[in-house]
Amino acid sequence: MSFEWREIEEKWRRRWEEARIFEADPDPKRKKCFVTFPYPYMNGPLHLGHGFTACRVDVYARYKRMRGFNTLFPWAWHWTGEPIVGAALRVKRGDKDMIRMLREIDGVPEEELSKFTDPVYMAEYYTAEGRETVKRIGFSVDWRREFHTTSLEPTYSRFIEWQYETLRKKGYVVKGTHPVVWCPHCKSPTGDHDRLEGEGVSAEEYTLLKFQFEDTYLPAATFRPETIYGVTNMFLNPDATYVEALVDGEKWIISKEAAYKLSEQLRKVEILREFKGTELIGKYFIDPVSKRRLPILPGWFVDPNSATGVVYSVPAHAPADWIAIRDLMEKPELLKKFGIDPRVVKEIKPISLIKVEGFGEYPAIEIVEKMKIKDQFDPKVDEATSIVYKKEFHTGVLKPITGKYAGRTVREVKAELIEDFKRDGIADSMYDLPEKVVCRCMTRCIVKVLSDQWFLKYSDPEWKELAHEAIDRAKIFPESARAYFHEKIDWLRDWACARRTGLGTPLPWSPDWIVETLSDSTIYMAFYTIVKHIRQYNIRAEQLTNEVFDYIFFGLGDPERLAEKTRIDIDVLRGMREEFLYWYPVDLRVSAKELVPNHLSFFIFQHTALFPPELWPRAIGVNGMLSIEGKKMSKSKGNFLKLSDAVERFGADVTRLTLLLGAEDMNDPDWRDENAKSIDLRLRALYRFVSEIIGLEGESEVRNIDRWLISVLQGRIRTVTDAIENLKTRTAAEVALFEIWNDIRWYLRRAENPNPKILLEVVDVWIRLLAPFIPYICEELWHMIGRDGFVSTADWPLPDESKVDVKAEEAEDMIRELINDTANIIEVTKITPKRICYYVSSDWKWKAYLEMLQASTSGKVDMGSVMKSLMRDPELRRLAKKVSAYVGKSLQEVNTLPDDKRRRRLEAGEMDELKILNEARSFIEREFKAEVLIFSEDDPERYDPKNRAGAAKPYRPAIYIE
RNA sequence: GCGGGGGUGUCCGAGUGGUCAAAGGAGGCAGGCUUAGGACCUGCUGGCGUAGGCCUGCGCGGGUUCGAACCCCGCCCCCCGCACCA
Repeated sequence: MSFEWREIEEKWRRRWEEARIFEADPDPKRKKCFVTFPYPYMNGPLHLGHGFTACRVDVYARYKRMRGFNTLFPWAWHWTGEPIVGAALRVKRGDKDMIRMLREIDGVPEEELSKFTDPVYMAEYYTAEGRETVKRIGFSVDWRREFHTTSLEPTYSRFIEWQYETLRKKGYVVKGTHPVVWCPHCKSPTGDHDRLEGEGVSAEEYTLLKFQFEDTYLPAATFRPETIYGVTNMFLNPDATYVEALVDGEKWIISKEAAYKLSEQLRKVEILREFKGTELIGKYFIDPVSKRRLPILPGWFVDPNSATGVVYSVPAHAPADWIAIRDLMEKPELLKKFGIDPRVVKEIKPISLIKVEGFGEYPAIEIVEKMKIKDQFDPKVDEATSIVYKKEFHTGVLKPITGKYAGRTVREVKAELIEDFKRDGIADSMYDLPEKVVCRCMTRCIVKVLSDQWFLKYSDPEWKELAHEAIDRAKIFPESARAYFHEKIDWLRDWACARRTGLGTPLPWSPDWIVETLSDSTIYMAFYTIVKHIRQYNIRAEQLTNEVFDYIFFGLGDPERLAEKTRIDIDVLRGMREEFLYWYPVDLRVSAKELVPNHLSFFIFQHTALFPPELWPRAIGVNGMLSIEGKKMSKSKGNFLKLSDAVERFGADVTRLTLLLGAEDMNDPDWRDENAKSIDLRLRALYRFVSEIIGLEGESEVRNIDRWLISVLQGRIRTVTDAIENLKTRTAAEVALFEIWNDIRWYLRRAENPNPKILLEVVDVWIRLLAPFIPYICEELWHMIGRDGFVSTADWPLPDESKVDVKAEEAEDMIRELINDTANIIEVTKITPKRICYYVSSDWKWKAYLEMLQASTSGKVDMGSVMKSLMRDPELRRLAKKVSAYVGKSLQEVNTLPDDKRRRRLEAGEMDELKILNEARSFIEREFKAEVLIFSEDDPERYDPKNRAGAAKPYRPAIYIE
């Protein structure tokens, strides 16, 4: 039998659409469930990563729907931002890489390509393709609520305007300044993707220590201001160009480059004169802390491009400084050129200020010697610096010379010390790049401080507190992600929420700015609840005044007056308010872990800013990042798989299940075509298997094995249900498909004549358990077993305690163990068995065993006390010797039995092993192709030539094979 | 560097103190079906062992415990994020 997935999938997709089963409207009589997937950005097609996360949402939605929840799963498209515009621009310019990527990876047809010069067309194209893909893969979406972002969707734009005006009113949006990596040529921030060199490098704040020099300052840049206590001299590059400049009114000596940089950092810089470093070499400056007079020495290693180009020297703790001084000591002729008396350098004594384990007085000197560093141009200098720095920062304790900071670690005092120094006027700061960054246009980048930026005040401690609380109130899947959220909430600084370019919604109070993409996507789930009405009643953006949104989302104002003013029907207005209140809060939002520090945290922050706690998100799922064939997905590396291609090649159910079986929690799933192929075969086999077993004929009598199957099924139902509740979608899918399948296979192997009623019951449950994962084939199977309606809306099975039969399960375990043991013996002895004899335990062993088990529930059992209590039983007393031998052999087993197993065995009580084995006899005979005889160990008539019977233990019959 | 996650058998991957030689899947092997099969079905799948046992084993090295894949300490390695960007 062979069939096409596509046929089945199209059939059921059509029927679902016709029956509108995924359209959800408020129904006060039913509990609701509102799940969301972060709308995907439409600068390209949906890929398998989207598919993975959305599958998890869909499984949850489908499960909740089957549990009777009125379930809403809406979908929308994110158009906000720069990349779509950038991509269109690249097409317009005829960028070959871009066009090749569109053609080969995105699969854009030739006749469409020319239209991609228009960013809006591009977004529309991918949206249309995405919509079809989402439908084909079978996500249970209510399409009446679909929308996209930006001013091209005026009602959404109005929503964002309202959101930002409200945030601003509440003080969460403020104006400020911000340092960015900046290309002076392009006159714009240089993001990672716009760089030729310096990926990942960002602005760092250097502390400037202002050493006095005549009537000016030499602001030396450092990350280690605490080392000022060990300063011995200054280094300037004699060949570099320095300037004397007024910086905010103070006279500074800095490199020429530094002057330019400072002028871009909101400093007022006025250059007074230019000169070479040489000019100052040999002169003296004053250390503002100790007031000592120290020399300025030549240092060719000093880079005028790095910060101020002024470096102070701490030879005890900075390897580079020590080497530079040593170089000068060894080459007095260099000093002579600058007219410096070599004694000046000879007399420099390193000053130790940090005590650090593993080093003596002068860590820098020690490491330079240890690493055998030649001179200041040796590349090993950086490594040495980093080693000393790390060690001193983490474990270094400041010495008495540091005054009030003495006795504490560097790590502890750093921030405080900088603050103190700044207050005392001896320190300042500037931004710079720790490594060279070069723009695509070949220009070297600097740090610019942008002013007039609009920020979301995520740094606000009170707001952070609310966000923490929201996380504490929510369910977080997996639980381990909770700490991650808390960490990231603390770490977040103010977020520049507006940009100059790209698609989006203009800031209402400053329309030359556009609300930035991560900032217009934080509470839009609320928009899903009303966009239905907006469409249905053709409500225009102008009608959606701030008062209207205040009413819908906050319940403020008088709806009658509003209706009059906006000419929105009063019932529609009320309907929107009710619909919002019905669906909110969001019951589950799922995304990949990369979005925790930004989108998901923003989502939390803004909900706490705008809504009361009862409307904060109830649960957040976080999952891993999908890779393809073991490699990170990347368009530029050609390692990219469109979701639509996977569905096209493998079908919706196969794609879904392959993704879902890939991983759960924060583990990263890996898509492999091989896996998809084997899932394809599996699902075809499933179809066949179900159609075969529902046609089986057999006994209607209910035997132990029948009770076993029904009983273990209850456990499977519980496992799958609990797993989905906790978004453990992989576990759920694995148990639902493979474990239940194996249960049925064991049943078929065991039962000579399977009971059709039992099988139908099991299959009925099985299909329902599988439906959230592979809905299409399940609809087909549901139909095949004669059920009406959709499995998608059938009742979710729940475990029936009355069908749990611990005794039947324990009996079956015992038989499996016995078969394993038997097989083991046969393998070892290499005999071909003709006859297998089993001897089951006598009643007194059971009595003793159960009593031991009971005793072990309240702690470890020891020989003495257990024997004492057993001997109170007259029957056991008569067999004292045998009992004590048996107890001795069983004690350890009883004591190490896991609690769960102990409970189950106590609940099962004494097993009628004779009956159980007799019922399984023909099965065992079939398995071993031998005659099977079963006796009680104390049966005087038993056949027992090797006297094995005595070895029988409860759950472990003795075996004799010949 | 900081923060988060992780290293398990041939591979993927579950497992967080005894049920663990370790679920499930893939691959491999054997048998069945078949004209044949890379299709399907069934079973087996660390090593050793002439009686249900023993040995080795869960990144590396120590430790705690009657008992450790699981707890503690130290080390090595991999993945993700680190801000104006989706």
